[in-house]
Amino acid sequence: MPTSRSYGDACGTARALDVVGERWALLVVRELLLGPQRFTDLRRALPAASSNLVADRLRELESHGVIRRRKLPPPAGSQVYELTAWGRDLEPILLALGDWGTRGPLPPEPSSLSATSALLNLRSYARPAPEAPPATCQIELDDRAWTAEIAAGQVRITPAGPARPDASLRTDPRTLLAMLGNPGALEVAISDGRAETSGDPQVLRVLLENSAFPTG
Amino acid sequence: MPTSRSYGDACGTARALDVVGERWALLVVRELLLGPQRFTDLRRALPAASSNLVADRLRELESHGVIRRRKLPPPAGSQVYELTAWGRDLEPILLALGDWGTRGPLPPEPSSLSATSALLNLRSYARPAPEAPPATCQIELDDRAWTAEIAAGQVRITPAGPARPDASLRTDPRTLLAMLGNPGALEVAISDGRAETSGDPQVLRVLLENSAFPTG
DNA sequence: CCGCATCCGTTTCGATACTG
DNA sequence: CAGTATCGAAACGGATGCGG
Repeated sequence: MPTSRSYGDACGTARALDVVGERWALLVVRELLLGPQRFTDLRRALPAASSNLVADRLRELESHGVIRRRKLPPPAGSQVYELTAWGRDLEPILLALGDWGTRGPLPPEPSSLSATSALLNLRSYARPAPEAPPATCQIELDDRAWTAEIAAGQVRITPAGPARPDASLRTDPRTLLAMLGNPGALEVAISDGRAETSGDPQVLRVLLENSAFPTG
Repeated sequence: MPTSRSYGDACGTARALDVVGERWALLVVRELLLGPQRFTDLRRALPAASSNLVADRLRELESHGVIRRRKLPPPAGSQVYELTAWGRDLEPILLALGDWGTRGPLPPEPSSLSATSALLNLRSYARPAPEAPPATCQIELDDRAWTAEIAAGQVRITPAGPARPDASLRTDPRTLLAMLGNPGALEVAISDGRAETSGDPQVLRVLLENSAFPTG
């Protein structure tokens, strides 16, 4: 049964927290920032959240107008969840909250790293040379594939792999994050077996070098 | 006993939510945005939160480095809670979240409005004429007093009333909010008995007119 | 397999009462 | 004033079930 607990405060902050303040709600929104996702994708992205929790949060977020349930056109036929325009407005807030969290004096505990989180950081902090030619790269993390399009010094990330990428990279979220702003980490990861690549190596170099990722 | 539940995700957003994602945590932070507060002040500002909850959240926020407990110098002798530098970094995020919440399609339920919230909105959206002379105004809401300093088109708000304000306004949070960008609402509120003023009426007019508060 | 719903033990919340 | 103690209610988290 979905949560219906309110702070009873007309303040905008309290009303926002009535909508996205429940446990896991903002992480569900984060998972949808890169594009629509199916229920099972969300469960795999948030393995620590139980299935009923995810179902409850999706219902609440939908009823509050943050996300929307959509039926994919045949032959896919399956259902996906996607952000509404209002839900997408949370993106800068979530990114700011993420930056705030990484600046904190918390001990860097050993824990997992979500693929979406790594990709959001890649998109935020990658600084591909603006003069580099546009390119398309497939990134596989946690057995799921995304497309990174490099153009005009920007990176766009969308779900699902492209038909014919210029380059391809398979690794884990933490290793990907470690590569940001760390030229050479890619080669090390490949020789360690933590990463595999194919296609044009130069494309990956453009994507990963020159990042503005805050180190330490 | 304080909560010690983690999302187990190294993502910055998840780590931020480990710190300020518990129920009431962000509202406690919001109450401290305008300055240090005593335990009792926080309880009065958040009447729907039970005392043990407030105590738990303060302990957690302190142990995570968001707030700090400070002993006031004699003769006050009492204890106050204040934001650390890291905690103050949450201010733009909280303001953005508040804006997001007010933009939502939620029905405007009848509920209370926190004094801090009204004052944060006043500070954010007041557009006092830059050429107006600097002035100091006392604002009393919910039996507590704040100081609003008007200077150079900006408004600064601090706890506690000034010794000799140029003007004084006593009302309730919702009425104050309704006055923003609503010239004439002040007079109506006064004749309704929902507001009382003293001192230079022009100072209050400068403070409340020309606001950029989003209406509707 | 996907998309949940149900059951159940544990944790947290929220209200009231109480103490230094 | 500044919290702590207690307790019933609700939410969480994990396991399992079940129709499509």
